[in-house]
Amino acid sequence: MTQSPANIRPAQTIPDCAPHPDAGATGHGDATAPSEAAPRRRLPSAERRREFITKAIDFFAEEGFESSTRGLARRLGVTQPLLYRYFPSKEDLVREVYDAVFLNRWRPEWAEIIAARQTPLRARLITLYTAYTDVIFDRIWFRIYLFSGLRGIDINRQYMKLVRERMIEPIISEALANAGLPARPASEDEVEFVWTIHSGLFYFGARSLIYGAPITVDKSVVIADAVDAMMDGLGRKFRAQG
Amino acid sequence: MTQSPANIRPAQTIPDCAPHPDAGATGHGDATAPSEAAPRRRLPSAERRREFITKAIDFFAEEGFESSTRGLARRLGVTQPLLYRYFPSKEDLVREVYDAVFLNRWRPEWAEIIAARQTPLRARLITLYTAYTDVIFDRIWFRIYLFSGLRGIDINRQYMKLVRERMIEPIISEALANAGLPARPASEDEVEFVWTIHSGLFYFGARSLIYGAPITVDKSVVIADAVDAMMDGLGRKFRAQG
DNA sequence: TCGGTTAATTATCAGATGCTAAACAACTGC
DNA sequence: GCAGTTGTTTAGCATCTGATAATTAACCGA
Repeated sequence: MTQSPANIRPAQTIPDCAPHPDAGATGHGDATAPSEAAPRRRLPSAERRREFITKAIDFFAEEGFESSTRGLARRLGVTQPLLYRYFPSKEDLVREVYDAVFLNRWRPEWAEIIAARQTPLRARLITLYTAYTDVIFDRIWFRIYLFSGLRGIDINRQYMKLVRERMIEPIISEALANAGLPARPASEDEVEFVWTIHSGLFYFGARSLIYGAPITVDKSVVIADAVDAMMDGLGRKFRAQG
Repeated sequence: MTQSPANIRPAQTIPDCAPHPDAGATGHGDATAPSEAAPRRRLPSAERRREFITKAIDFFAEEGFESSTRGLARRLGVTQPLLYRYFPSKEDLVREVYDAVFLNRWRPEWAEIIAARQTPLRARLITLYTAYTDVIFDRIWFRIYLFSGLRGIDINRQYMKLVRERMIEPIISEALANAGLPARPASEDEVEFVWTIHSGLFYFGARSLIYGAPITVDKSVVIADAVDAMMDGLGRKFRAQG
């Protein structure tokens, strides 16, 4: 059913690969060759694999996940079929990129910062968001995050769940304790309010790193103002609810 | 220099187009034909053009700008070459999509809402953000915005400039007046603070429309809390600066 | 109703894309 | 130094892609 009306196939196609890259003057303009006269580098399998993932992160972050494996191979300085020795398909490579970016960057100590009650809450929140933004305010991170979100990848939802459970909700717990109120689960609108401020900071990074907005204000000032707004807002909501 | 090493070209390629679509049982599985047995519809040029742009917005919003013109044509129920009768290139079509989404959705009356001093500032801000989010909390809008941002299109910067000049800065002016302070240009960190809250609301929409977060809190509650935080935060900053 | 205008289709091109199979070559153990 | 292993390249297929030239057919006015 899905077959083409004609089974005739091209008698000859233009070669996909470059000749062996040790001729001085090539100038063939091929898209797959490891750039000009590169000697064949032979690496241990595990090491090569790691290198592929690391550089694939940068590549896909800049070019988007629709970009070609040939482009990636060129950037890696290897031929394109080599990628398929390490990853069964492009989609598998992409999945490994997601994992490397999201899961490996989460720092368990962020939870400890929030819970350290010997420090005043405001200082804790400032420390937390300073540490957090030190990690995620990174062009690569943002681009992978946004690309994967648009692709509808589930990893974004997983990541947001992580943020909610390990940051948003603990912050509300601490704010309750700070206000001398008994512990209880956060209400949905408290969660949304903290999300709003949190996202405001997120987007502060995106504005500068993705959209290239000319930002002159120091990150520390923006964080301090956001934390103040977060604490005041939660305090107001606690009072309103009684 | 960029030419391929071989000038040999395929003797025959598989046809790109479907046969005339009035045969009952086609089943050829072609990618370009206006779907099954569609009669040739002949529209006035201007009308067809408008239809193309409108549907291209939906298409690119879902599939991304890397998607094929053939896919778009299929969705439109026309053949792919017809697109090129209306737009010189895919990139030209894409540019028209940007304009339609961003420039045509801006409402001049938003500025009037902010400036209407007979109404209390808090109420004005709530009205403003209700009206604003009524327009931009739209899956298509968000996706086009994020896709174009990742593509590095200048239109995002233009849009952010619009937001800053017509929303952020006017809000600060009104907050100054509201606090009984003399008019003056907004400082950069006041601007960043209002941006933070504004972006928090933006991201509230994105979380639900792009990332499919299960949100139970009503938009009006989130807006009210954000506006309170914005006013309190600005008040605090005014006091701090003296 | 007939002929001109032009919207729309058909048939292609030339290059890019994901992926595979076979050949090659660098390293290892003997 | 030789053979086996395995990392890497060459060559290629089938399909998809943006874009063009030639052809067909729907509509309008005379």
